[in-house]
Amino acid sequence: MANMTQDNTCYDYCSFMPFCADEKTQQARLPVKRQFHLKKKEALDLPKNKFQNLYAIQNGALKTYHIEADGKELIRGFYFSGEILGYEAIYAGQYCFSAIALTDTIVCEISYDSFIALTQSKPALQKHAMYLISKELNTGSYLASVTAEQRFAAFLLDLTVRLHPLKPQINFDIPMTRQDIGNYLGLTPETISRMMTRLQKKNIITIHHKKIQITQLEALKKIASGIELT
Amino acid sequence: MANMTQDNTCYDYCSFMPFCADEKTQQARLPVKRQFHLKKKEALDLPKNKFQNLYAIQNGALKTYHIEADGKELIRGFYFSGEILGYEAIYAGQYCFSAIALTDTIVCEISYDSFIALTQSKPALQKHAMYLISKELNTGSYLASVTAEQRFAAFLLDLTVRLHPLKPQINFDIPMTRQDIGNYLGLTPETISRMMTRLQKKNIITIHHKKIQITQLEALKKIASGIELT
DNA sequence: CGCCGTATTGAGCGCTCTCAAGCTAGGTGG
DNA sequence: CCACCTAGCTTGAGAGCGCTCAATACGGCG
Repeated sequence: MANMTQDNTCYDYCSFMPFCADEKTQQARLPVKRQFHLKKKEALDLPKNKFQNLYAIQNGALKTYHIEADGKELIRGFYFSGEILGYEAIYAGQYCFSAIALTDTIVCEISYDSFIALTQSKPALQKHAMYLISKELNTGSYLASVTAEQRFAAFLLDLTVRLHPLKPQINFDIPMTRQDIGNYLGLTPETISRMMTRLQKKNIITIHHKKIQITQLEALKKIASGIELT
Repeated sequence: MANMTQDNTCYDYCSFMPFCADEKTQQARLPVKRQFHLKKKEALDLPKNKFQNLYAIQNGALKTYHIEADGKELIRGFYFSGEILGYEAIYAGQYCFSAIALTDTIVCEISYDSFIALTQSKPALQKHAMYLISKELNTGSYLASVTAEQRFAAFLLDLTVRLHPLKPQINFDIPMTRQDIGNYLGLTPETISRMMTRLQKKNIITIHHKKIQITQLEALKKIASGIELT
C-alpha cells in the first residue's frame, strides 16, 4: 500500500492509491519496486537514457530541473505529496531532467509497464490515469501571467492547494528557497523577496522565513487574476 | 480513415491515425463522429460544460484561448495538422477554453469514451495515447526562456517542426498574427515585430509578411538556447 | 560560537511595454 | 477596375518593471 511507509506511518492521500490498493480487499495491486527515503537536498536516482518508471511522491516535496546550454539551472516543476513524477519522460523515452528533494521525502518507484498492464484490465483505472496526466497539463498555467506580483500570488495559491491536497491551508511552510521560486517563475530571488514584502505591507500575507500565513485569501486571488486593487 | 478528407484529398500524417485505421486491414476502428470544415477565424464548436470529445486537426491550424478576469484574451496554445486538442479538458471535465481556426482547417471529432474503449483492447494503442499526451506535456517549454529574442527564436524552431511533422521546413507561412505570437509568448506584437527585424538584420531569417525563411538554422538554435553570438 | 548558505534591502540600469504615427496588404463596394 | 477602408504590421520615443550588482542581516548547523 503506497500511502503507508515502512515505519507504518499512514499518510492521508496519494493520487496513485487507486492503483496500489483495491478499494474492497485493500490488497496491493501495483507493486512498489523500491521506496526511497530521501533526505533534504538528496537527488532522486533516475535511470539514465531509459524511461521505465513513474515515481509517486508519498510524502515531502521535490523539484525537477535541468541544466541549460549556458550552464544555468532551469526548474521545470515542483512535486508534492500524492503527486506523480515521470509522465513527461514517456514522450522522450528518457528522463531529460534531474530531481532533488526539497525536504525529507518518501518516493515510491512504480514500473510503467505494470502500470500500463494494470490500466488495461480496468477501464476505471485508465480513466483515472488520463485524469492525472490531464491534471498535469493544467499545472503552472499562471506562468503566463504578466507581472511578477501576479505570478507570485498565483504561485502561493497553487501551494495552498497542492501542499495539502485534502484540505487547502492558508498556513504553511514554503518548502523551497526564494531562488527556486524565482527560477520557476522566471524572476530573480530578489524580486521574490520584494514581492513578499509588498504583499505583507498590503496585509495580504504574513511571512517569517519559511512560514507563511495568507490573511486575505480573496485579495490574493484578485491580484493573481489581474484585478488590481489600487 | 481520418487523414482522408471528404473530397478525397489525402494528407500525409495524423498522430491519431493508429486509432482510426488498422495498419493491416486499413479498416476504420475509431469512428469520426463529425468532421468540421472551418473557415479562417471560424470558431470550433465545443460542447458547453461537458467534456466528451477529442479533436484531431487533420489539416490547418487552430489557437485555443480564454478570456481572463480582466477581459484580456490569453492564448493557451496552437494546434497544427496531426495534433490533438482536448486532453487538457479531461481533468476539469469541461473545455475551459475556446478554439478558433487560424487558417481554413479540417477537424475530426472523436468520442473520448470510444477512444478509451479502443485503447482498452490494444495495449499498443494505450501506449501510443500516453505517448501523445506526454508529448503535449513537453510543448511550450521554451516559454520559460528569459529574453524576448530567445523565446521568439524557440517559437520559430517549434514551428519548423510542428507545421510539417514529416519533414521539418525552413521555409513556411506563419499562420498566426504578430499579436497572437506575442500573446502566446508573453510579449507585445511590437516586440515580435522588432525581433523579426533584428533576426533579419543578423541574416538569420528572411521575412516578408507571413512568409518566412530560416537562412541560418544553427544560429537560430544557438539564440534559442541562450548562447548569444556577439 | 563561528561559518556559510540564504534572505533582505537599496541604487542604477536595461529590456520590454506603452503610446502614437505612418505604412502595407487584402477585401469591399461602386 | 479602381478607390476606399480596415486590420495588421512597422518603427520611433519615452516610461516603468524587474534585473544586476552590492552591502548587510539572518539562521541553521557544525
